[in-house]
Amino acid sequence: MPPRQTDLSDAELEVLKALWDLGPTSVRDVMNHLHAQGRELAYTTVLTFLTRLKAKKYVTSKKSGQAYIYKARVSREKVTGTRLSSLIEQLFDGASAPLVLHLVQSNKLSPDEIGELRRMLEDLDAASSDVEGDD
Amino acid sequence: MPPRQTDLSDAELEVLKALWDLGPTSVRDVMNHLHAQGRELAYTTVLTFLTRLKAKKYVTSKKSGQAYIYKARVSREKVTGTRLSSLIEQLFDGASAPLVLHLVQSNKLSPDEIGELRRMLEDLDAASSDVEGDD
DNA sequence: GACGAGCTACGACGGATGTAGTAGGTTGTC
DNA sequence: GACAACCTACTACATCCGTCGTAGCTCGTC
Repeated sequence: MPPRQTDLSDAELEVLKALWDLGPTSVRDVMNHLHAQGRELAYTTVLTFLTRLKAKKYVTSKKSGQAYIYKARVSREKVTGTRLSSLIEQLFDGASAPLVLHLVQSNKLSPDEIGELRRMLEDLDAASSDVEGDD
Repeated sequence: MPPRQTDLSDAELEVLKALWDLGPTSVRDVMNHLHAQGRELAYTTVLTFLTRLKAKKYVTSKKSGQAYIYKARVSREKVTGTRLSSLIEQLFDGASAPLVLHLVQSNKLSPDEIGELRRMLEDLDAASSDVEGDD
């Protein structure tokens, strides 16, 4: 089977992120936003990505005066989740836990973050009132 | 700047994973392993990937009889870490915590995994004997 | 109503990727 | 010593990706 062409490429994701940051906006604004982040892309390059994103159904556009206003059609969370799942699939054959373990063990989390994580887990535990007795 | 060409592509990663699973081995064995996983690639395709992996310094090879034996030069952990970091950079601008939160909140972790995670965190806490009193 | 500033559409181009075929060398076997 | 089996090297090729350039339309301004 031919390679997938509905996936977001890295550059496309960058542009989509700009759209998430800015909300519905024009090519020029997206470009400026990117420039502000040190990403120097030509106007037409940004246009190309936006066009491809539209073709891939990640954004919609509607004409407003002379120019088009582009709007993200997918949420940051959705895309994040999808990408994450792909990576987990690819790296850990679908199991999330090893990833978290990896993160925790590689000291990528600060003490504060660890604290927050623990609190979150406690909440989860409380919410589901789950018992574990396999000690 | 031109796109990076030292990066692992998805297909290359698959082959590398086979090498991690099998240890140093031949093209044919890698192919068979892939086939066993339902990944039907032609012998020469596998060869191509192995060759590219060699060019990118991810594997080494040495002749053994008529054929070459390929061996991973990079550890699974290393590659995993790198890929993960890229994703975190890309999705969360470098912060790991949101990723974990995302994982936990999106119910991608089973109760068992949550339990394990909590245990791990307790161990961490015990190890550093950290205190938190900002309740 | 001609000019310039913007904007979009479309084509382009080199490099990466996924996938494989073919040519040609090596070698065990009859 | 010819043949089949197997191996590698090289080439190929369509598509994707990152990046733009150019052409042509539109609209405000003098």
